[in-house]
Amino acid sequence: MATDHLPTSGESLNKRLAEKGLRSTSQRQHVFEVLLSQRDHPSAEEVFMRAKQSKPEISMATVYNSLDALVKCGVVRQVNVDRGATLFCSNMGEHAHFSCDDCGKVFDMNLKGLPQVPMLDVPGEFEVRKIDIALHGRCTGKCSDCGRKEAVA
Amino acid sequence: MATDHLPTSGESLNKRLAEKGLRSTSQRQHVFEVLLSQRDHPSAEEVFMRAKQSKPEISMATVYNSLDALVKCGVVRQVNVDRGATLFCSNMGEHAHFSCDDCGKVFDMNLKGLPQVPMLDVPGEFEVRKIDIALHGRCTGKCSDCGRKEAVA
DNA sequence: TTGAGAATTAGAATTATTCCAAGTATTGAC
DNA sequence: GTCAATACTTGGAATAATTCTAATTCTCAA
Repeated sequence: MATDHLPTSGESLNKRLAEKGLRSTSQRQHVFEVLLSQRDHPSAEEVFMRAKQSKPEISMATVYNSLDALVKCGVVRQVNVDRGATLFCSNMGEHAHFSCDDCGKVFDMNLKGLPQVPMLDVPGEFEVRKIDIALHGRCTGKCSDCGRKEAVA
Repeated sequence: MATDHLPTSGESLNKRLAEKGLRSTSQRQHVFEVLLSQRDHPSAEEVFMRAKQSKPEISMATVYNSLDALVKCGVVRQVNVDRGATLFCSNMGEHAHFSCDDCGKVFDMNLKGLPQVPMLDVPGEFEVRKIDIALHGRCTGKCSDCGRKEAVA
């Protein structure tokens, strides 16, 4: 009751993959579904664990491969906020990412206006394809873990 | 003839460190000088190699520790653009980073207006401290390596 | 000058990601 | 539908990136 109205799922994924010369496989579909079914910001490792629940044979290498394919065909975003593992995000709407310095969680932030190139002073030789905006700070209150980065009792 | 007019070097570094309760050590100073003397975007590994040239005893762990200290006291920025190693940047002026999908190089891009929070739709609970803007695309022409990511002939 | 504790060191340990070779599945052509 | 070409998957090894550890050294405030 949540994912079927999304712009990209099921067979539209296949079309997207095909457009980039990538093949449609059950693994890629599954990884995509895993991402759509829980719209947070999992690492490859986390995606692997979730994917294995209903598809135990899947391998880590395939998860990486699938994530790469999904990013390449534009249905998933790759998120690099910190030194740790790269995260993945299935929200393809225009938004920025907020990373909490205390608890490490990542939240989506809406953008009022499109953060387009005009604001930027980009020389002609540079062809901009994507813009990533990452905010850092604290999510006081919002996040129940806040105020304790390593409060592992 | 290049670094001595910078806002942050020599003893002002010590002040910055002290403000954050961090100690001033020859290693931290040295790592900072290494970053100022070549204003590109080296990884920790690269900083380590450069630092060793004039301070062969320095260890990798110390380079990481020093980079962390410099970032913490606000004289160096940490740059996360891709899956690879974190990069470091000693340009503390307002700017965005452009990462070339082809050659992997990172360039500083000026910002016309300050890209401040107003543009963003940030709920009150979130306290924004830093904004990182990363551009992805191609630096056709500008970069001599462009068009060949792995042309290690 | 001295003591408390922060920082450094080398190297081990972890974590994150990529590579590899062999088997399997997808796709377009017939 | 069958087949060949080749992209994809797999498990595990290999590599890269970062953190941890224990012993020693250094910094700084009293």
